[in-house]
Amino acid sequence: MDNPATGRAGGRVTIREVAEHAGVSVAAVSKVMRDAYGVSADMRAKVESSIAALNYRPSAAARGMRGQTYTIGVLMVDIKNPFFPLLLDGISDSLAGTQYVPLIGIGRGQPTLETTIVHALIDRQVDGLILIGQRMDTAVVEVLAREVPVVMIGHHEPGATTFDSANNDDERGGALAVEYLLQQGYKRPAMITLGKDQGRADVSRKREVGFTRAMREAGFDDRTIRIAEAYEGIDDVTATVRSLIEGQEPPDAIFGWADYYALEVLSAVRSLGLRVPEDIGVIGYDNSPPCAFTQNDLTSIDQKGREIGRNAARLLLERIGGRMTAEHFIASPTVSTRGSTRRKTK
Amino acid sequence: MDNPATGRAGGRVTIREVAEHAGVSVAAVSKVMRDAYGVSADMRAKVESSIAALNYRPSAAARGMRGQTYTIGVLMVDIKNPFFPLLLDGISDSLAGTQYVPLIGIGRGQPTLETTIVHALIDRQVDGLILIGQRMDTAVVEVLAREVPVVMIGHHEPGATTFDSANNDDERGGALAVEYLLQQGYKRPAMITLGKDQGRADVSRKREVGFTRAMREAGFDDRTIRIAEAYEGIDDVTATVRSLIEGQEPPDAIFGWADYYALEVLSAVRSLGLRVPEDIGVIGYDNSPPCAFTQNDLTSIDQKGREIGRNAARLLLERIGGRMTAEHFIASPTVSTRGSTRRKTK
DNA sequence: GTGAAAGCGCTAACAC
DNA sequence: GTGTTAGCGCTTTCAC
Repeated sequence: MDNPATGRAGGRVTIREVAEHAGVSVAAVSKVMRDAYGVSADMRAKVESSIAALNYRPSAAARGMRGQTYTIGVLMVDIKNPFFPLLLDGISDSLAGTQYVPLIGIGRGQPTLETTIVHALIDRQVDGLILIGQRMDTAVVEVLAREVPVVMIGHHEPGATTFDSANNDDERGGALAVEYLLQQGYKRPAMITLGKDQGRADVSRKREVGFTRAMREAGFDDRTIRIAEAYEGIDDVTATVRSLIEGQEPPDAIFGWADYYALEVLSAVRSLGLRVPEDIGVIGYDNSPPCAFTQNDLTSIDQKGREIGRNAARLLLERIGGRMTAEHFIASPTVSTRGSTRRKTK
Repeated sequence: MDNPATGRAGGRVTIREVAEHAGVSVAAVSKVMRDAYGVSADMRAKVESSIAALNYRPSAAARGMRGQTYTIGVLMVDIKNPFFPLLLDGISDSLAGTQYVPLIGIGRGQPTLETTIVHALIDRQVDGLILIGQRMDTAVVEVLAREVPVVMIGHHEPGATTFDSANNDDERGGALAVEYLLQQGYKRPAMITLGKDQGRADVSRKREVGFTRAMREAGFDDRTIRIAEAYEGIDDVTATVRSLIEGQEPPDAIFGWADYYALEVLSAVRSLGLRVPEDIGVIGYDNSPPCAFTQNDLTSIDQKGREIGRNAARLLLERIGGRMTAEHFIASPTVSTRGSTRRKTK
């Protein structure tokens, strides 16, 4: 006897059983479930008490065939990057108190896996999709957005009309890093970014643009503006740092395009015997929790992850609710000052 | 015209359309999809080419109403702990090449949220559930396990017959930490663990038992065996470390029950002005990626996360395949030696 | 080996 | 305000 309330073996309680128990029609139960128009207080009370008595939970699969599943699909490129949990916190904040549950797929940095997951999510009839930092072509996303409401995080497309986005001002953030480093007395900042083969991570390009612009404004030129690519991704950061440090005119400060990379930079720099911040300054991007550890003490551009997540979910719910025009949320980055850029000798 | 292949607006390609295109019955298409018995090579070829031509993908929601959804639900207590991605890597390893996709829910350390997510996953007709580090009563899990195959990670229940589990030998791991610290010349190891109010994290208790046993065997007694609880969880580690260090007979080594906590211990200890490993040794548990950073350089008990994940998924697939007896996988922990316990002065 | 048809648990028209 | 009923897209008997 599987279900103590019904005595039925093997199956769950269905809407039909609830209707029988309450002495009403299945349509009435359905309406109560969905807060739909046209139920008397009396009926609502009866139905709700039957739902509670039978411990009824509607099948999302069945609901999905006609209406909504109350599921939000979230595609995260990567679960190891310590920034992403902040976004998820924000998304959860906005979803708390609603019927919606976020279900997450991890792309693990593999484009084919990302596609598989997005399809898997859509096949499961999610009501909306939040895409975090993935690297599909805009055209592909526009096709998706016709099937289901989409909000992108980590991808700037201010002209997009079929989907929304939530980001911070990455160009401004890149410039902020330069301004702050120079102000601290560093003379030759360099930047470490994603390799071009690692896909078109839109935000890293924006940060490069901001970095370059601010460097130019400070009097640097194409020869002295150094942007090194970690071709193989995160595993390649150490080698990239080494070639920078051991090369001609080594930098005295390094801007890592994301904390996840900047923490590797810290590690690489220290294993080369350099002192941070005296010999070399390091600044990251994201202001993720590990920055605050004493052993990292990493200055970082705060892109307001939680705020971005909150707004992404808000925009998605609005889309699901029927909004047809696009909205693009932009948070303002700030500098979170810590020890990794505190130069003693000016 | 939404779908270029069909010209139908607004909807997806259905099994009926594939059947018409291939000139066969819907039953035939269904059989091909599921590799079921009773299809000729000829028919299979026709159907498969129609599937490809129409770019057909079956609706998981509809499939779920009668058969399988080919979805594995994963409940993770927390996404911030850097150990969990290793488990996920292992799970993905085992699922690669199958039709199954893992969909993840994050409990964020909130028991009510965990329950909500497990229900949400079951309501969405997942074919199986992997529960990572959650803290439900065994009785509750046994009820779940009657509805759907369940594998638990981070919860020891060797006598459980209704669900499987995959773990490492946490008692052995706890003892290993002590043995290694003493061997390195440390004289007064202490342990930092979860507060009891933080729920019954089974693995932390096991590690305490191993720690205590090894300490006893080394001649310590109840007065000198120190296990401090971070009552409020991760945010409370710094305060706990401080009270340990500033108290009577401070320890000269600290064993953090998980890297996630041990990294906080490192931070706290250093912010108190102590040198690691000279003044105090620190050892963690999990051997998660951040241990390898030069600035952390954290010795850790390796519980073989990826191996655990791989086996958890393997066990789950076997259960889904029909195995009715329980299996409990146990990995053997080892010490990953790094700088945080390398004492110069013996 | 193949296909017709019932039905999974819901939602939404529509009739009352 | 309430109930009846036709599907949603599949899987699965069960005839043929």
